Amino acid sequence: MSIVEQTKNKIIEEIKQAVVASGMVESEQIPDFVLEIPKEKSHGDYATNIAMQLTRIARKNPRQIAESIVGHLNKEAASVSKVEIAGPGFINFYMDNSYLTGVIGQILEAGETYGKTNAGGGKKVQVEFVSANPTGDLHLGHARGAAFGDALCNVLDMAGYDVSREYYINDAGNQIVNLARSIEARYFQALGRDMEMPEDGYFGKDIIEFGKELAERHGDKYANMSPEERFVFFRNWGRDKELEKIKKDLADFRVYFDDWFSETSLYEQGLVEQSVEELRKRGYVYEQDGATWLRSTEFGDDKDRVLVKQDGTYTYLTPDIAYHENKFSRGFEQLINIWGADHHGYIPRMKAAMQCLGHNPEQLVVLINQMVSLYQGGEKVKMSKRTGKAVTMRDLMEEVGTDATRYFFTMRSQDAHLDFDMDLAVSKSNENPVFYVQYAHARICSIFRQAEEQGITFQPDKGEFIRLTSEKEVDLLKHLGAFPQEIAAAAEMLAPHRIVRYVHELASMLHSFYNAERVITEDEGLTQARLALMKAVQTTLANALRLLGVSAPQKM
RNA sequence: GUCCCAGUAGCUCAGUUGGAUAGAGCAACGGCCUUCUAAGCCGUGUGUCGGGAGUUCGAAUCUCUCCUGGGACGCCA
Repeated sequence: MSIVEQTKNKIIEEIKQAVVASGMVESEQIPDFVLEIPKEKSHGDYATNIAMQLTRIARKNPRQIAESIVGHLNKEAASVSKVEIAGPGFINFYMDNSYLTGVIGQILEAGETYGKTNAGGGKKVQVEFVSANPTGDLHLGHARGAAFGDALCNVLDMAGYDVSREYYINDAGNQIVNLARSIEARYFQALGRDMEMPEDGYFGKDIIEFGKELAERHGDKYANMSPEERFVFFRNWGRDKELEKIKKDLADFRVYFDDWFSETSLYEQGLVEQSVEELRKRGYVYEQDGATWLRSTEFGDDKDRVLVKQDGTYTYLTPDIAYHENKFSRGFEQLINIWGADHHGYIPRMKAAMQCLGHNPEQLVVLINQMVSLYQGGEKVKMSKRTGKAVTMRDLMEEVGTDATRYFFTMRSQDAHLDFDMDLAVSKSNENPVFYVQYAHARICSIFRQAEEQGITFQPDKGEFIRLTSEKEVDLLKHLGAFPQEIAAAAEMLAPHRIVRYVHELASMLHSFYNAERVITEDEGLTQARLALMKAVQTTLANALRLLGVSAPQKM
């Protein structure tokens, strides 16, 4: 446990004892209250609202209650130097901040692992994200999902959850048939023969390239095959080709998966059929109009859903039920799916299906990534699936860079629409927030280079840390100490964008300190103490950026 | 028509699960480099928190209702 957390817990403990000692309520009756760091510095280092929370039980006005609590508070035990009552009844605590320097030692010792907690208690969580059909390039929406999902996994991992990252490959449905037909058409076109693209075909430029590639390498070899044989070849070749490209794109985006789960494998193991049978056994399946239905309305869905169509094939839902059942069978306690906004209507039926199979619907959390609008030159960039004119994730990485793209996508809460300003992201100027944070890291690296040039060896001495008492130094120490709890909160709230805010604030404090004080001075002890502080900030910046998938450059 | 998400400064967005005078970046203006990187710092101001009603010591946050924008409502995936 971090020193900051220990100190905070101690204050909470002392408050509770003071409340009981004041004789207002028994310890079991103490209501929920918060001990928070006030926004306003003039409100102390910590503040609590307990007096207001007690008004109803104690039947006194909050200021009187606060007086009574303060009168019974053991200040020494809570390492509090001063207490004030303010506003409607807040109790403000002013701390003896010397304990804060302890965080430096903790950070230097922990290094890359600073920020790690066991808040998640090793809970087995699976996060499924991206899961784009292997039928074309990853686009903007996928990039957002990838950046958000990966950052979320990193945060969960750091907060002590046992995280597994998974990509579901939809390689069994109609879309893969359309892929084969599209490649076939492009191949014949590349050979100079007429063939129309299928109605639901994929019009991306990548498919055109595939056609050319096959025509150049193998000439009319496939044109001479039987249509059936040709279809199978194009289907498998196209799927592998698309997957390879997706994996490459994601790797370049610094996103990796523990498992790539194939839809086809569900069929091969008979799991789809098995799930339908299980649902039938549980009494949630019926036949009507020549189709097989799931009684999903039983669990809050708008209408019942078809599992097996009139033509005997499955709907998209059916293998997906089998897939989720399979996830549970692998022992995951919590499933998190990250879906695009266009799939949100699908959530109730999936949850209903899970309940039909006897699962608690709360074990499945679906996070929706809202739409991304791209702006360039002040205008919204138009996308068209039909013509294949869409900005791909690859385009973004090449034009904007991985660091800026990932930072921008993680910067915002994922359930809000995002306007992505390409001109801003691409600009190498102070308008660009990602540089601001990276620059803080590079600046510290530069200080250490400078120290080395001057023949100073970094030898942190804990005895000197008490000299870090300036306002900027205390700000930094407090913020550094809050990092582990910040990660735990981000994990709990499934909100990695909180880390972006945290790291931006830390960078801001560093820049502010940098302009106010000098690290390398004639005073050896102070120099060492400040170098140690800088090392702690550098480590924390790097750890936070790593969670976001953004690099921490040595130089800029 | 039903459901989901959103509506906060000129723009893009935060808002620590109901707290004190609602914040940040960008944009605007004025200062700061013979000293560790000026991609930086310091200062200046801007709000009917979409409207209305309610809940209470206290509401951007919770409830209801209405308005606006986006999305979803297939035996497509």
